[in-house]
Amino acid sequence: MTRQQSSASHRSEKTRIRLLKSTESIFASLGFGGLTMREVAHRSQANLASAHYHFGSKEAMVLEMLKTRVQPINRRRMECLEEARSLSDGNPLTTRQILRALILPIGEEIAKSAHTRQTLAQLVARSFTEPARFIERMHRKFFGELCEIFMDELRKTHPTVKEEDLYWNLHLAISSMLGALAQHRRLREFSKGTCDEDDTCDMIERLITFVTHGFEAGIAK
Amino acid sequence: MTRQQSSASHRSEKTRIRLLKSTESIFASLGFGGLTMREVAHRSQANLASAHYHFGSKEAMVLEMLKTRVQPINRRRMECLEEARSLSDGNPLTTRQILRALILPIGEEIAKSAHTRQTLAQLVARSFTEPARFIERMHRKFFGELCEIFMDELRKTHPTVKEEDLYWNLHLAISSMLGALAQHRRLREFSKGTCDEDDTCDMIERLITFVTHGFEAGIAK
DNA sequence: GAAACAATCAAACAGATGTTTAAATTGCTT
DNA sequence: AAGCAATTTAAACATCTGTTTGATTGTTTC
Repeated sequence: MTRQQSSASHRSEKTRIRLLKSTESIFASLGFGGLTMREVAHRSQANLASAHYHFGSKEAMVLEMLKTRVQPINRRRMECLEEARSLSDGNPLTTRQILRALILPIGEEIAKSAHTRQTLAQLVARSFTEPARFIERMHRKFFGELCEIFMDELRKTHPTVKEEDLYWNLHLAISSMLGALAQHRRLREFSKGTCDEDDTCDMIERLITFVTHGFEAGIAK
Repeated sequence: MTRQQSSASHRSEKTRIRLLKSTESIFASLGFGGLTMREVAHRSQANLASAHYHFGSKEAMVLEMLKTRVQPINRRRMECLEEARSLSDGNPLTTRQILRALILPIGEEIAKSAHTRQTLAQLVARSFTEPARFIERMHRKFFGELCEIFMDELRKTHPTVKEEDLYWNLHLAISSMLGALAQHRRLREFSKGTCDEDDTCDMIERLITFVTHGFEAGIAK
């Protein structure tokens, strides 16, 4: 029933891509439960059944969308880590360098377009708080390995710090990042217009500073 | 149609309370969309229609549950701030004292019982990421004023720091707190059993240290 | 004890949702 | 131009959802 992925398609995949794009923005603002196939089809100017034709089910469609969004960011994270390593010829990285490699790629992606600026922060954050089990499974698969790589890097930088403290504070750093992304759009109202939430660069730098010092204070002593 | 709140009830409100308790745990784990009136009624050993009898609608029921959970915590936050003020006779509070007043009350509530330990962290976090508009409205009402009070306190402590920096970093501190609560249950698996997520006291102290140093680094220079 | 009120119950309703079906259409290849 | 697979379409299906209804039970009040 589902279109087989392997065969090269004979015509452009406009519909498929439009569907994924609608899925993205609706999921970002309404979550998995609030996303309906009919609304996705309507916004894509496609027929309801074609969504099932291309993806097989609602779950599979959302999963496909999340994968195509998440994987490039994780690849970029690894690249950033590599770059930092190559600049420090053999010496352990600084805490800031490591956490920067974790956070910066999301910022880059958000800054890319007006569309991502409005949706990506919410999308990432929502995917981490979504109750649906299948999304949790995806996270375990995509982030489990990545986290261990970052833990290893932190171990090298802080060889005398207890495992427990490293885990706790990396966990807090990641949680802070996700929390900041999730609450991002509230900043303007919260600050009564004082802060500009659309200055992605500023936000990322502030976030990196925040979690770096939080982390280092947590492992000190 | 809805039972009037004003009149003292003539019989025990066991059903009403059981309904709220079920609402709480289901909302915490499945969110507003995942919560169904039938499941609430079933877990409360009550009839489906009695949920509507007591609250009028699903929205009103969830709102009622959130209010009874959130308001005591916010009251306690104000108390903590008052306590700190009375201990510092007139001098400005430390950043740590202020942020502690913001975070500690949730920890106290979580530590109260096994039930709250399992649900409250998720409940609070979910209420902040829930797409439903009426919950957002509730937050604006309950937290708007509170945030301004904490901002005032921070202004007194850091009179030379720019408004923008204070707002940004209070925002990051609050977001970190919410993120940490939302991701709380993932810690054990994430740390491969190294960290004990049920030691609420430990978690709260680590969180306070983390956000305090993050905040102070963010406003420095 | 009877009237009045509060609370519970089974049953039904109306609407929305994911999914399936089977026919129609499109676009490419031969 | 014909054939063929890929795609799109309208319509229906089965299920689940919040909500309402009207009858019934339990409790209080006079």
